[in-house]
Amino acid sequence: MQPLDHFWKIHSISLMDDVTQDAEPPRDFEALRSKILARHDAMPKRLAQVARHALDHPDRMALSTVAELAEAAGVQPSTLVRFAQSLGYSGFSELQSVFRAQLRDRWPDYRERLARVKDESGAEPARILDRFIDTAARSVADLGRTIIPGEFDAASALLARAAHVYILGQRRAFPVASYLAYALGKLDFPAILLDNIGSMADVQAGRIGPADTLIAISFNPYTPSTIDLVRFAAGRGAAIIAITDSVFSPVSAEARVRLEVIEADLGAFRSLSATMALAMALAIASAEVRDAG
Amino acid sequence: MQPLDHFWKIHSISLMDDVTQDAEPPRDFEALRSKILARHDAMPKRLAQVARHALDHPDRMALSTVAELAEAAGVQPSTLVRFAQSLGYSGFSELQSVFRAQLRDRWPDYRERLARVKDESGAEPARILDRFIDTAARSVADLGRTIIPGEFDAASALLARAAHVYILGQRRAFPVASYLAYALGKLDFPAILLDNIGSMADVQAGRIGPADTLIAISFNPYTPSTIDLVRFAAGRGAAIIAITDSVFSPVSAEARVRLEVIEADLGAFRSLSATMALAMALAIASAEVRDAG
DNA sequence: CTCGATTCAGAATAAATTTTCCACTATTGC
DNA sequence: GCAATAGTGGAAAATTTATTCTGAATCGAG
Repeated sequence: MQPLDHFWKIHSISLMDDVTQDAEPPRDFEALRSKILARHDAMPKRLAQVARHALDHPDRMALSTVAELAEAAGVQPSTLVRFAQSLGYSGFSELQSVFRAQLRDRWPDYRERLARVKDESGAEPARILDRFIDTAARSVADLGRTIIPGEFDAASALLARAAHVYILGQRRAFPVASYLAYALGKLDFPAILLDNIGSMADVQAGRIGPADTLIAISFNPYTPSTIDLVRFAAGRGAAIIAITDSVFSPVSAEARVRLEVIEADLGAFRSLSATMALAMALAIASAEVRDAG
Repeated sequence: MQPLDHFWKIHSISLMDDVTQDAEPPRDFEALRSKILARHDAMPKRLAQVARHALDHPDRMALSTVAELAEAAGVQPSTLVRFAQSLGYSGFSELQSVFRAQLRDRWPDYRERLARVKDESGAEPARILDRFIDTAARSVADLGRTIIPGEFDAASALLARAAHVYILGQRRAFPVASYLAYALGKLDFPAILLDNIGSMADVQAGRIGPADTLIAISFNPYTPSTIDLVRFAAGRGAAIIAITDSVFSPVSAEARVRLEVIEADLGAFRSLSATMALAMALAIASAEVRDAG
């Protein structure tokens, strides 16, 4: 009976103190939003003013200081603090963290789906899966922001008119390389996978030339032999398309076109989901460019 | 002549003071990004470290405090300030405001992109990328529904106690297999990739036995040699974990555990994003199970 | 109207974050 | 190999920012 009793006690206090105190402030944005909406009409004038401003400009709520927001909303700084406290937070900062989390994590359509996935999480290993799904989905969605359309177009054009397409990726990047080799081969591109079997990558790439394009996939920590081979290819006049996780990759320096993929990481591990999506898109876009022109 | 004169003056000051002072720090993100990139190589070690972290995690730069970022980048708080000043800003706060503005403004652009995905189906390369992002993200999110938690748990348990883990995947499934081999190897599992080099998969799997587990990845159209090898392993008493796109896969019949991945397809092509996410989650979940028990 | 309670603005205080400073270390040019 | 110079880490100082507090204003009930 303890918990229930506790609940009712809190509830009655909450009614007595009107909207001044609350036991459990919302931790996610949607809950916060509905709570503000529900209370808005019962709020004192200035607090209502803040409430309105908060929902109208969530970005500013996440990024601005109390003073700036107070000015923008036409109230005193202290009003912001009281607003936060009236929702049950300890202060403005705690409220703001909810807006910030929202700004970091928001992405369209999939939010609801993922929330549902989260709720249903049961046993231990399955929870790990859920977290990976979450991370991978975010990485994929982020692709749209990190890839510069012009660069992607340029990469497709380079591939479409290449005499040969050489593909290089070692260790963690190898799965991507092998997939590209498969997809490009299927699409009838002259694709050559530099798999370094028998340490013969240099031999495999021996005849690379100015009419050719090399797709180099490389992630931190960068494999030295990948960098060497990229320099070799660049020296022979081949165009380089770099797929990396950072613009500071040594491979980027030599590249004609740079495609940066930021995979969200979970602990020490990074998925390849976003990179695979990019690889596939690149293969098909190149085929379309080639067949159109 | 005024502007040119001005330029040279700035330039000479800049050379004299090395990278310590600048007249006009970038006010928009793109300019800042290129400036950091251009200077990165000439920067002192710690500043370069900060530069890298800044471009690799722009969101954190926008939302975190100096202390948090310093910790994440592995430097002292003061280094962040010096970094900002070396770019011409008065301090860190001024630099951060550029990152914040970027975070605020990127949103409409993204929404526009997705809207474009939905109605248009043109062949422009960047548009193809958008559609793939959409498709891949959906596939990944769907994983949470198609994978049965119990099966995933069972797979983790099988891997955790396997004497050897054999991994088999050909053609389109090969990238997944090679990634699993990499990840499991890194996690200190006794992983053996049956890559079928020189058509020697049967030799590679020759010593498989009842204490071993075989992960078989297979998609329609199923590669006959994969099916043969799975039957061989099953005959020798090995446990089979099947990762497939359909429960009717011939590989499923022999399997102890079945993990079904339904990749949303775009035209005739299917991405591997969801499968890669599953592979990674499986590897790490298995490691957790092993280390817990 | 007037009492009582609630809400508010602004100053005062407290907390946090940023910035500066300086001794020490590494690097570079001679 | 040795100065001179530049870079670094750590902690103290300064600044910014959030929070609390108090008296005044407003509102509503009787």
